[in-house]
Amino acid sequence: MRLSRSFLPTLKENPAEAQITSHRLMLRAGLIRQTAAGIYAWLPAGLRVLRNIADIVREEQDAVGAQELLMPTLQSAELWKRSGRYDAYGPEMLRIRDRHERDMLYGPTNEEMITDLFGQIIKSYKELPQVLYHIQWKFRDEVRPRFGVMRGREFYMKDAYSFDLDHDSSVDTYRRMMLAYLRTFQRLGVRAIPMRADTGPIGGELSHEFLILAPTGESGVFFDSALEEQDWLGEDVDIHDRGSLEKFFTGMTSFYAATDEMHDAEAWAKVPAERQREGRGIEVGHIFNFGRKYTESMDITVSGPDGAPLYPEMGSYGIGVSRLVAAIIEASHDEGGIIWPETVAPFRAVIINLKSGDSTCDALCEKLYAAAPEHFLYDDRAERAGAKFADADLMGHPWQLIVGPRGAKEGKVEIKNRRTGERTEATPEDALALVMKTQG
RNA sequence: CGGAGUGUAGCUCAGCCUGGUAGAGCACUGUGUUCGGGACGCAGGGGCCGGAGGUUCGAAUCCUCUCACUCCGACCA
Repeated sequence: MRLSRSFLPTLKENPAEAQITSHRLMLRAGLIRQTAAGIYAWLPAGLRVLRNIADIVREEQDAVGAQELLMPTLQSAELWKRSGRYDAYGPEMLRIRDRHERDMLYGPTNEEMITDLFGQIIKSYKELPQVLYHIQWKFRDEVRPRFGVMRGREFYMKDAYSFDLDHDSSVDTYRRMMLAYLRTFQRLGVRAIPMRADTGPIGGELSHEFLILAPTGESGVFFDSALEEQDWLGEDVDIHDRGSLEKFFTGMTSFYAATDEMHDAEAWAKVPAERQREGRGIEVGHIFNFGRKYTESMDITVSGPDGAPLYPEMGSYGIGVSRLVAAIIEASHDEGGIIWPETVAPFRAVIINLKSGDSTCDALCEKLYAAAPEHFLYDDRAERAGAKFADADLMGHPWQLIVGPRGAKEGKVEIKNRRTGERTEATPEDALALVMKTQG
């Protein structure tokens, strides 16, 4: 994309309403604009990030056998009356009435709908297990939305729902999903630490939440640093083998990790002091195994081997995709702006033309840009160098390909790494090769 | 939902107390000089001062109501 033609409004000053870093940077880097309290429009660069995150989430869900579908944002109140949650949910649920005076709602979650769909379609134990997910906008009418998309009212979320024949099988599913989550966050370029969670009103015995470390996090966290060092992508787990899943899971959960409300000082003391990590975390994912709560309340069964009806065992698994955009920024920025992990960055690199109008510079930039226009942002504006550098740092492109009159004369490009600040000179070919090859 | 604030140019804000021709910086347009980390000059464009009522000869300014947004608390992916 050519910056001179783009809908990418960077701001030099901090908008007054933004308090936390990620909110400020998202507004300043032209990723979002607020349209109502807790509701945001995603501008082109922000949308690219949102999609990049969703794509990685999708790939890792697919990799553990989950099937994607898409359920609507608007739901009938009837469904929720069947589960009893229509009355239980409270004012966080946005209730709407259509022209026929039917009670509708903008979905805050989809357990009822997926369970109903499942019941309509799946009739036999032979068809289990099923893991279904979608990535969709949801709405919770928070009393006090704040911190930009970190705690907006409308948010984009992946939620998966699993149906298993028995408890043991549902635990396998839970563990597979745990692995998928660890791999997802690793690919996103952040470390999300899984912590035993209070199962709360959803109930059930197995629940973990995933927190990204950031000083602005809402929860205090305590964990063993070994959890930061694991390579989950390289971990060899046979997801179809119960023993292999169990080995992975017990290995992973052997490391201490807890939020402040679940903290156990005695267990904590057993973690070697040099591996004790304390900080704050932002919740970006949550997985639950909650058994037959919905299948029983909504009376959804499948036929068992003996023909008798059985209530499947369920789990649900959420990732806050839009929240992740903000959480990644909280975890990865400096005074100059955002530092995008390469896998989620809106553009792989920015090409900075330090002297637009100079034929040598223009030609070299055009040549670089033509190599992969869909991955590059080309700063072809008639701005001064300082403004271009500042915007490039603000927007956080992993690489900056800097083309100035000095280097261009010799056919050289300067490459700056946004994260390290390191600069090197290279031929255009080498620069392109470097930028195009590095990705997670 | 309790408490506290703020609404004036695209953004950051002054002006309001003490009523009298709507301002600054940045951004934008034109132009010239500049040109490797957010330059400078000159000339411009841009506002129903959130909205509605009221007081007054006269309201951005005072009063009432209303809407929106923000912050603190309780709540939360």
